[in-house]
Amino acid sequence: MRYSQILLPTLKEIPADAEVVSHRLLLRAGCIRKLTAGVYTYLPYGLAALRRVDQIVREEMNRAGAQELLMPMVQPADLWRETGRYEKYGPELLRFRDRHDRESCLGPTHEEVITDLVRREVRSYRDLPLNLYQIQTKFRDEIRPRFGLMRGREFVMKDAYSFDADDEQASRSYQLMYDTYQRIFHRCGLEFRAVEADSGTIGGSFSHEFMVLAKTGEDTIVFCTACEYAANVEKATVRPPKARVRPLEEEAELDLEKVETPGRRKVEAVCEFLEIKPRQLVKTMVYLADGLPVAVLVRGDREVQEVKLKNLLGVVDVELAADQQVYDATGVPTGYLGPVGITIRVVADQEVAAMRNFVVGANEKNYHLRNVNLGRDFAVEAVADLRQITTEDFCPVCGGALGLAEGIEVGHIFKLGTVYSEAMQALFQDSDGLEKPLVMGCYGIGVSRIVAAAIEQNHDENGIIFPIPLAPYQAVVLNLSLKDAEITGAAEALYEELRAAGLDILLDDRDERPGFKFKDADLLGIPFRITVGKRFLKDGIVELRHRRDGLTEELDPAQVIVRVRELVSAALNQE
RNA sequence: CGGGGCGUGGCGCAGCCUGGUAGCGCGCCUGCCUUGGGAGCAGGAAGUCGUAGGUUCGAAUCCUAUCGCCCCGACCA
Repeated sequence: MRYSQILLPTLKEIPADAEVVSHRLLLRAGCIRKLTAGVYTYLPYGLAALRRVDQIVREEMNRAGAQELLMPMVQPADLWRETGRYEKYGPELLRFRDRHDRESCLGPTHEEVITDLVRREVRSYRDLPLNLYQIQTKFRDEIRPRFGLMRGREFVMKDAYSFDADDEQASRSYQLMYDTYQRIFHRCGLEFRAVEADSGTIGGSFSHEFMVLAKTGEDTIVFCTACEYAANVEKATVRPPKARVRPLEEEAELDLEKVETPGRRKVEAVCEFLEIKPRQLVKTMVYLADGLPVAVLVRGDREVQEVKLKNLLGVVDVELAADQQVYDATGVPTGYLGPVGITIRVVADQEVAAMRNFVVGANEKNYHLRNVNLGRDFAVEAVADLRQITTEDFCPVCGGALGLAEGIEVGHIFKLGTVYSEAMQALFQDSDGLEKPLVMGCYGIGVSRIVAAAIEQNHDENGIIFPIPLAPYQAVVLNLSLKDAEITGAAEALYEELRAAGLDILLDDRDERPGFKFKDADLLGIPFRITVGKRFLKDGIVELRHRRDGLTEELDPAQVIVRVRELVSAALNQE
């Protein structure tokens, strides 16, 4: 393309509203413009990058035997009622009524639609396995959209759904997608990690997330330094403590004691006052689980992992109760809550069950209890792994040391089992003649988020550094003097010949000063820059500069064509 | 949802407190000049000051309502 003819509005100034680097650079490099909160227009250059990603995704999905289709964005509420998700999904699901007052919603995901399709069209095990996917715009009415393409309300997603005859076949489909995702993210030039994940509102039994490692990531992952184990912290299981097996004489249960702790509400203050460590205290957190209060007990220095709590309770939503809500539910001000004599449901982290003679709130203002013991002084409804893992914990698989990292979730795969097919009666006839529910899996990739994640991982102070497979143009040819016929002729010839060689090339034929063109070329992140200027007049030489490392080579035009082809194909073919 | 902030030519902002002429930088248009890291000079176009209502002789400015956008938080007792 000729720069003089395309809409590529680059910005010198840093947009005030953009917080993260990918958002700033996407705006500055003329890739996107905001229409309204969390909703963006992709300009030609940004769309070209997006197309690179979805082409890679498409090629790899097809290679894996998946078939592309396209489903509607507008979906009838009744379909969602069949799975109960019309009620369960929450405000992220944008609902509306059409002119006939029929309830509808904008698809945030497509399990219902695909299951409906397949239950109508697939009758026999002979049609299986089946994997269908689409690349389409999704809408999720996020609480707080932010960071440009990283968390938009409208975004482009690839979603795939597999249908199998039995669990074993479904596991193979899952593994095939796992491998395919590895290939996709690798081909996109991303540094990423597959981690075990919680299955969230999509439901199902087993799941992995693919995380691009970047400081701006909104997710935290934990990984083992010794083995291959890696998981989202929401999911990571904490090894149960062994403390309870210590001999009783060392840890004899002492007499319960009520102590005055005037004004000491925070763990730290109570510990300081009673001269104990946070690990000798149990804090009582009140959550509203689908609106109903539940007390959660964790050691004083631990944090409740809300996703684990949600899963234990089997509810859609948990949120920490506000002070007033706590008081309404228990009659006790926050800071003095405890499990002894409390009237609401109580669950405990497994670690609490291993503790002896700990401190809790007395359920009375300005008092705590000492030497409290689970079993003797109070009972709980359930003991489970409810706290967030820390780097003090050990790998649940091999016992090795753990590390934490931030990541951007770009892919998520789920083994769904038969939750949807049973709810929606998606059945097939197996070889034994019996009707059985289809065994499903679903697999998502945030296509637009990949563009943002790639920039988060590949940029410098001058702009984007696109990985070659994602670059809209592999090279830019700078004509530094439009007025000079010889330079212009050489630049034009290079442009034509590089295109003839099958490359996507941008020719900067704008009537601008050289500095301007250099700055834009850097900002746009085009991997290779070919400068035709004075050196060409003097020695017939052009400059080839590598965006990533600034390496420059001086070559004649014929050599440059060979060299760029070589560099590009090397980058695209390494797998 | 809670808290904070912001809406003024295309973009970034000043002006508002203390009502009276709407200003700056970038960009855009014309010309000259310049041409290897976002030049310079001269001239020019472009804003119902988010919207609605109110106060006033007079409102970007004061009051009320409303819409939109951004940021932070969402409580570890």
